[in-house]
Amino acid sequence: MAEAYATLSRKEQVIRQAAELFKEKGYSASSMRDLAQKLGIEAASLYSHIKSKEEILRTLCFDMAAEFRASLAEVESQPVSASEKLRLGIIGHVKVMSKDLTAAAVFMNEHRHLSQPYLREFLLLRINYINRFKQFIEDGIASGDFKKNIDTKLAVMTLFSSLNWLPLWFSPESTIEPENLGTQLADMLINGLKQNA
Amino acid sequence: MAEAYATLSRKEQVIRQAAELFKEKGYSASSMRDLAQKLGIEAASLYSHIKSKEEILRTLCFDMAAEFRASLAEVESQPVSASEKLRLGIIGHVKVMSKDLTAAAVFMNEHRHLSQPYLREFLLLRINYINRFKQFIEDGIASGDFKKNIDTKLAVMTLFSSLNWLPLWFSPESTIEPENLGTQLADMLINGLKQNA
DNA sequence: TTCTTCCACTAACAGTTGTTAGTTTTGTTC
DNA sequence: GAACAAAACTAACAACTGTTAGTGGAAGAA
Repeated sequence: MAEAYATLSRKEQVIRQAAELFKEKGYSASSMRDLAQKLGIEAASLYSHIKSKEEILRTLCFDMAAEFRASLAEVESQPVSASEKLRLGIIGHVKVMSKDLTAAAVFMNEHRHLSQPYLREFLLLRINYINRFKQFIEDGIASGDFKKNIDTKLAVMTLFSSLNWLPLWFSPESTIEPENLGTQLADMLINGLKQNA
Repeated sequence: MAEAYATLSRKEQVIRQAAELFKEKGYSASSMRDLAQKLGIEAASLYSHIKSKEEILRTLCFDMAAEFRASLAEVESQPVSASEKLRLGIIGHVKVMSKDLTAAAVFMNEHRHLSQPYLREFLLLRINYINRFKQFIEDGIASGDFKKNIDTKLAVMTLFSSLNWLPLWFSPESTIEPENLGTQLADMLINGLKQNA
């Protein structure tokens, strides 16, 4: 099973296997001995590659965060309407998650086990990211693209709830491509299920 | 702090405090000594009231599940259109969660720590619940209420993602009432954000 | 008073946790 | 073959885990 990661450095292999373990059992319920077993080594041997269990979690969480930020920055730089930016932002978010669904699942579900000050830093990054999506929605309301009476906080939290659960149920064997998936998701959230009269 | 629950039996107090702890730190990261401390007693004393740590989780998860099922059954019995059933189902789901946001958070986030055969039973209940919502969407498409080209699996998972994250960010101090919240959420998912031309 | 129910206590268990120190094996490069 | 770095090993640590056994006190009913 480790052969699939043969080209990765040993440290990267450790982190990848840890991501799978954390996703499956949760960070706290995953022991270093579990992780070692997945790699076919002793628990103590892990410390030749990583400093601590939490360092793995930090790497996973902050690497994902950086990818999300880069994706959003690119969208913001484009000369399109707010509603189109929202659409592109959603597609970008889905694309980033699709590149590593396992890490994405850990990112969203296990970040709370970070200790301070990393947890605080992580949450600040996240609130910033969310607020920039919220801005798209507010701009879209101001321009008349979106309905006037929308509760923007509710809207943006609903949006992220949908996006963030995706890694938990979406299987990579699915035939649907990330781009297509993102497009459908964006359409659903922006246009709704209802047939336009 | 335990005074707020003064009218509850001691066992109910234990379960309530456990729910808060599990929500905050997660099931695995919560120790029985943590829980005992919240109640001002020793860890061993907890076992006068409960059989095991997992029994608490089971109680929380299956009690919530029963409430969700009851809510859905009522909706299904009503003589209304599929799209209206979907709307009422969403509102009902939000109402049930709002009655106990803490238990709802544990229900959605920590159920995976149930051991067999309880986990299997829980997942069966959940898939059944989800499929009944999926049926609303399929019926809505068949009747022409909803768009023809909807991916129903994607739609229903998006729906539940939105609903299930609610307990994590929605604060009970909010002025918005459950009924209103449910209505807004249903409107957003069914009609979308976009202004109808 | 005595009996019973509830609820707490102390003491201890066997197993698991993340991590360390120091050592040895393995594979590559000179 | 010597030297070197990478990566594994054994042994052990202190702390923490859920849980059991047995005990005692307090409140209400008989």
